[in-house]
Amino acid sequence: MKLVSPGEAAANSNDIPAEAGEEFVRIGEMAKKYGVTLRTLRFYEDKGLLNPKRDGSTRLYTRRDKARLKLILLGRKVGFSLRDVKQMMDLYDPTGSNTKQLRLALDKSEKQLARLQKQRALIEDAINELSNSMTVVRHMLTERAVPQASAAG
Amino acid sequence: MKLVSPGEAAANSNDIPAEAGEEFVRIGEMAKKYGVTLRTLRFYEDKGLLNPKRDGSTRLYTRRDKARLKLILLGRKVGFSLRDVKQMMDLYDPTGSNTKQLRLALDKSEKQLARLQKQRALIEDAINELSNSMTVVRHMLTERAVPQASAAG
DNA sequence: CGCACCTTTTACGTTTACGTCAATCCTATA
DNA sequence: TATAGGATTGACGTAAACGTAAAAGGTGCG
Repeated sequence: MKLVSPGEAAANSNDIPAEAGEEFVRIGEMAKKYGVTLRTLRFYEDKGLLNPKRDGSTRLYTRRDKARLKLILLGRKVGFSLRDVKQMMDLYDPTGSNTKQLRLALDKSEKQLARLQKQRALIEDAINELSNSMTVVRHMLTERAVPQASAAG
Repeated sequence: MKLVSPGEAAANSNDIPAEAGEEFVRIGEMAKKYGVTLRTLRFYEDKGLLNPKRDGSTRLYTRRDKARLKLILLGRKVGFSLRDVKQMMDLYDPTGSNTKQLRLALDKSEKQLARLQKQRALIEDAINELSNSMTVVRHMLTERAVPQASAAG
């Protein structure tokens, strides 16, 4: 099963990348490098977000994959779904101006920004309501003599 | 199947509750009144959060159920899980001071408040990152001449 | 009487992003 | 060669809160 063997130099994880030519990393190293699990990397691949090369059956990630993973993680961080991320990535064309991609990204971003702001408002609402409730409960706890308050039965 | 028939007065939904004695409402009215679906009410019952009386197989909700539902909805609004809500409600004892219940509620509330604040921070982070990205993308769109930026392949 | 409307129970489906085995395989190292 | 450490695919599990469909029973009204 070993017809091709690129980057044979780096055998185990903690080898010094040292020189250039350290093009490929395996899944374990990739995972550590970006703080994700192996499962996650395979999952992203399954969803068409990553496309590492193979040495037989072993996945080999290049810096292209790293760039993509970075984008995925950024996308996740700002709240995009993986589907959104994929949709945007799929539009990437190395030979063009990527105007369509950028427009789509901007469009989705605007919507996502709106969602985030709405969420923030909801959370602030919740914080306020919860704080109020806590105040009430604290009073109920200190002034022991509240037969019928707003508590349930 | 109709041995008991309390509150016979209000047959269909939009009847005027009018006088007192309108103790029981059926699921449809209850749902409209609180803006939830029938499914939700049954689901809450299934989870032990509600316990309407029955006329045969028909659910009859009293103001006790309404009070509980209000609490459930408040709990959900501030981000508690139904399990949390149930746990707190289960501690209610109409004959006691409910100190334990109140303490538990306060304890959970503090933790939830912390979670909410953390969430808010995350969201604000996301908003900032997203805003930055949008600025970048906008620049890329206006200055048509960016061969290799941080886009993926 | 028949239709429209409400209600019931049962139970599988949905969504998202992985977690957690399980069974195998390959490889470097002592 | 035995053993430990990675890696592979496959597939079910999880969490939350219902949605939705199916099949059927009860009820008032015209």
